[in-house]
Amino acid sequence: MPATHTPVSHSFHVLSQNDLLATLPADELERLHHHLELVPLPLGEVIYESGGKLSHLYFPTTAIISLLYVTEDGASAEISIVGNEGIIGVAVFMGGDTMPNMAVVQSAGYAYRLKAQLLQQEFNNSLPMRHLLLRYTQALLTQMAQTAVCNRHHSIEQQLCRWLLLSFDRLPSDELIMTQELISNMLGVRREGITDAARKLQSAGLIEYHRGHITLLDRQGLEDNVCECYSVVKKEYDRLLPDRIAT
Amino acid sequence: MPATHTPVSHSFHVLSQNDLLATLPADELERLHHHLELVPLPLGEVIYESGGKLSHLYFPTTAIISLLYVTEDGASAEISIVGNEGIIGVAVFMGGDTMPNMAVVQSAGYAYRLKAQLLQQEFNNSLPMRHLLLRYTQALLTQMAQTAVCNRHHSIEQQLCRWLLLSFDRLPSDELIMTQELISNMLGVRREGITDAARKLQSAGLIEYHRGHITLLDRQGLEDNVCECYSVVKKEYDRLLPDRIAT
DNA sequence: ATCGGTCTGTGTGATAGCGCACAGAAATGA
DNA sequence: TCATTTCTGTGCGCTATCACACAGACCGAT
Repeated sequence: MPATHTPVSHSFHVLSQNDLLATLPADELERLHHHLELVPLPLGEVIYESGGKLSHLYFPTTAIISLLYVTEDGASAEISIVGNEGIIGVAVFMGGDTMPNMAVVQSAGYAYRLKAQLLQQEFNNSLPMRHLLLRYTQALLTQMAQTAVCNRHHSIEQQLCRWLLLSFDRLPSDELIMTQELISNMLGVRREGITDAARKLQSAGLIEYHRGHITLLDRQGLEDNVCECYSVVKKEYDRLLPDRIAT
Repeated sequence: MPATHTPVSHSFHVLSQNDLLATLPADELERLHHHLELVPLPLGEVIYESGGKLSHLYFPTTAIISLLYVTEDGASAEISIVGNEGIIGVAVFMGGDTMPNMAVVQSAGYAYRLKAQLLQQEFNNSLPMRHLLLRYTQALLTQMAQTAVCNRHHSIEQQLCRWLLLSFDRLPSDELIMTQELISNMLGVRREGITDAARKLQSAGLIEYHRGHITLLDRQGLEDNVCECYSVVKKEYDRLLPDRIAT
């Protein structure tokens, strides 16, 4: 696990590693960036619990976070994935403060964080900020909706493809540190189901995996195997959150 | 189908049949109510298509609307249910204008509608309105998330109980006009699956049905059979949207 | 009174995914 | 180096759900 707990310096340059921050107007970012704190997020860290209040919101840069719901009998299901395109903690500006799911770090990395109260002020006072966050929330809404559809109608193999593509889209590299056991928790299926599906994908030369390391070999191949859910979600993100304004 | 297409008079009294409208401060409602138009919504009417722009937003009073996603190969899945507790068309104030799902009338009735542009103005200018709509949207988010969980982990019978309870919560009466075929489309399962589950519920004395008419007999019984998803969603609505301020 | 359409019940396989059990291989740590 | 833990592969029976096919019951319209 590369994440250390030593403080890390940052600049406008690395701020732009999070798409939402990168899209903000310069004066807005100027106002915020002294309050932004770059923090390492180790694998498995819980950012918020079900029903737990958030002290900070997180803008991931290299980390990936999963929103998970855990049922009473211990089963789990991933509701959505959030990476450097988004933000963790929409409940703060939506006004509900908490949500009945939890946020867990799925892939270690970094995120900028901002005090909840501060972001709420910005949300109320700045129109560009509000528009940006609401459009992001709508994209999140679509991701959740499509997760429901996918859970209903598509095979484990298709869902695995979707999950891998969504994850690799949010990663700076082609390697993902993730055991089949963990993936099965995310998708809410058996570990053996993931083993089967992953083996097929490996035989087909689309990915390579080895004891918790998954390497992307053929993105197009995955896209050929995935269900429509992936592109529906991706198109919605692209439409609602067009490319960052400045580099 | 009782809905006619003749205009219907309305007053503050009936406005309060929609919880969101009822929760608005008096001066806000005063400003809006001349622009609100009561319209009948017949069963099966499509309020918006996937990707379609909305000219109006709808505040259901007695109607129930389903948000549905239809897959490329014609299968469908309900994303959420909206009745007199909510509004149709969140994409308008969230800023995305359209969504990749469709809204269909699941149970005939009435709704107030408001020009999209007008509501967008109110949303931008009125803090109470904004807070209210955003809190509602967060509740909707939870409903979608829980639909994903339920699709993953719970049996058809449990899901039918959830669906019936969510529907009856939004209906003024104990009777629902709905064939098993239609329910199966909503839940994204086979009609035979609904037949089996519904027969069990009828044998247990929880409901009574007959050629497209379903009567609620034992609400507590349904609640005893339903999965946790129902109460998770219900509690979230109650928490985020406390009882209307005035009657 | 009858006919045609709609709604529900039922049967018979097929299949995807589950639960469990265990084995071997690879990493880890003492 | 050896023991332990972690990760992946595999087999087997089980169940829920699916796909398809068809029958009977009910309803409304002519």
